[in-house]
Amino acid sequence: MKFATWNVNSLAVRLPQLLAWLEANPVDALVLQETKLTDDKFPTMDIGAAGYQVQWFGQKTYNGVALISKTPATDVVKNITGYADEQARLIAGTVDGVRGPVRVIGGYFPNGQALDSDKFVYKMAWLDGLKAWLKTELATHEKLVLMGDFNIAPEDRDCYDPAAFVGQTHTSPQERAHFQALLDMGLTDAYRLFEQPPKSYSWWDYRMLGFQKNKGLRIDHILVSNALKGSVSACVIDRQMRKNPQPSDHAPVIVTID
DNA sequence: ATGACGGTGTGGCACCGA
Repeated sequence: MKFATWNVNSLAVRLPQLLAWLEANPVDALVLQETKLTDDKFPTMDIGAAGYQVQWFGQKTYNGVALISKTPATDVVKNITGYADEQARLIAGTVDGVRGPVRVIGGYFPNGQALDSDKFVYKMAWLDGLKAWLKTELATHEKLVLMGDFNIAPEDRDCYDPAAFVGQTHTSPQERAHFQALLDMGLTDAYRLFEQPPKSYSWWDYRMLGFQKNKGLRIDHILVSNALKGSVSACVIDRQMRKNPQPSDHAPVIVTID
């Protein structure tokens, strides 16, 4: 089985790349973030023609998520149950896996902007809400993958210049404590199950030749539950996608589970 | 130090992202 996550930074712009990527990477499920489309504009037909099922949940201009899958997703949830949110940031569904159903959750975690901003307060509240809801999800779904743009670099090695980020978002102790809390609930960062190239990132700033200089962050993650952990055989970041003309600023992350 | 790049909107620049 393969599961993947990709922040497309506008699906309207990235649709051709998405379809080409799906053709080259036949995944069981892919979650998208930052579709930036209202639901009426979602390209359902194109994705269906590519042989995939899709669930989507968007809004105007910002945010927006989708769950693309080989088998139809069931028990679909949009946003965090129990956490009232005006922003479209999460979608979950159950898909067929090789050894039974797998719960797939895709999230576009809040950015936070600055540690002293209202947006950071929102980020912390959203993470609290996620944690509370995830407790019941884990209790009812043994095999679960939590994927998405977490907007958190869990360790210093996930940031191109940790010293420069002190006092900023994405690397703060508060955000990292939330990431650790997810691990403590019985989830594992699939990427770190394997030896990986040093300075591995999943996002690079469009500005100042961020990608060319490999000034990036590893903020897109795939966490797997204990029931899946032992079957994970690979986890990679598809850096090639960042080399495309008109790339997203994020690269897809893919996990393989036997 | 600053702003830089890319996307969206009902625009002629402002905003947001990370």
